[in-house]
Amino acid sequence: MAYTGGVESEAPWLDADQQRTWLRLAGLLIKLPAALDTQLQRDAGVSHFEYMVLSRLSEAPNRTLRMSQLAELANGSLSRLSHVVKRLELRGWVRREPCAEDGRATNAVLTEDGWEKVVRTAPGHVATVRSLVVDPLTPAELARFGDLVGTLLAKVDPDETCPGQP
Amino acid sequence: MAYTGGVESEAPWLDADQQRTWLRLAGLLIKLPAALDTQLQRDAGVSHFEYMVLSRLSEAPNRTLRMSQLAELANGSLSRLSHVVKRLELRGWVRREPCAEDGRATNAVLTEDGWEKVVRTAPGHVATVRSLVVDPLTPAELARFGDLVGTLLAKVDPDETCPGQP
DNA sequence: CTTAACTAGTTGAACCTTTAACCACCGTAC
DNA sequence: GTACGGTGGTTAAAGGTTCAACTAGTTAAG
Repeated sequence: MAYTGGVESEAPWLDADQQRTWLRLAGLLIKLPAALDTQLQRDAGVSHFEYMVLSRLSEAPNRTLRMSQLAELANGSLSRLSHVVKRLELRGWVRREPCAEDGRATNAVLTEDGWEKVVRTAPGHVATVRSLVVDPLTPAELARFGDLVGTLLAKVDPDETCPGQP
Repeated sequence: MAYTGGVESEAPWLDADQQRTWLRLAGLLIKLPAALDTQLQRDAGVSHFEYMVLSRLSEAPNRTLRMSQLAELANGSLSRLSHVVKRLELRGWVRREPCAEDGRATNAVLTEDGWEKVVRTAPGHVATVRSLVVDPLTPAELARFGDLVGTLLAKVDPDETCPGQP
């Protein structure tokens, strides 16, 4: 039973349609990241998070960002980023340098090798995003979907720290 | 630059709207599971995956499932499930017994304590799902959203191994 | 009935993420 | 100028997940 059982007075349970939607979303929440990771790991030897770090740096002015900005743009904690950047630095794709304006801050800089890594990796990743997210929906559906996702994201992440938010 | 740079001939890049939708979705893919984990961890001391395991067992006939079925229903690998069930067994919420029909198989069974754990935990979890997913959308929007998610899930997981699929 | 191939599940090691503690620096107030 | 709360970042330890190897049982073929 579970979702349909005995405590209706305290918490309203989900009806059949709501539960079906939620089960699907829960599935997508697991399976889509896994699919993206699989492609990137197989074709480029990087995780999705590592790719996001490189990609956000590649979009930044001077290919440079503060660690904390980068963490937000890549949707990760500062600690996680610190570990990941250490690995990316060992692979020669990122360099760290102290920030001149603020002695506490560290700038992460994409190296030339890192830039080339992004250029080589992006097409396969974009193709995957296309085939799994963009192409299965019509343009109108995709726009509608983007709006709905935006509504939910605003609820989950009210501070609007995510890129792409309204 | 990144998504808009130089290789248009090989891979079609995302236009501004597509990219915005994708960035939002990528944000939701990170933030929503994190929010659910936070609530469950704080209020019940279990991860979302552990809760899913308990919940799926609570819905099953005899509160019993084969490990491999349970792994599919909970959207996890068999190895992951095996580790998690070991922990849940130590906490007294699940019991493992060899399957009579097939000597290779193992049945996971929800104990009485496990059942009570689900009953105590479900209301808070459902309330969180409501507040983050169900309530922010109108019923019509939610239904539409469920359809769109279903379309994407069918693409990501063509074998329909997820619960709630069309 | 014996071998081969496959399925179900477990396990240990490697790896990644989180948590909490920590250092260094900035800004403000006294 | 110096004491103090707050910010930016790193790190070690703990905990969870994945990967690959392994055991045991089943099924099919010869």
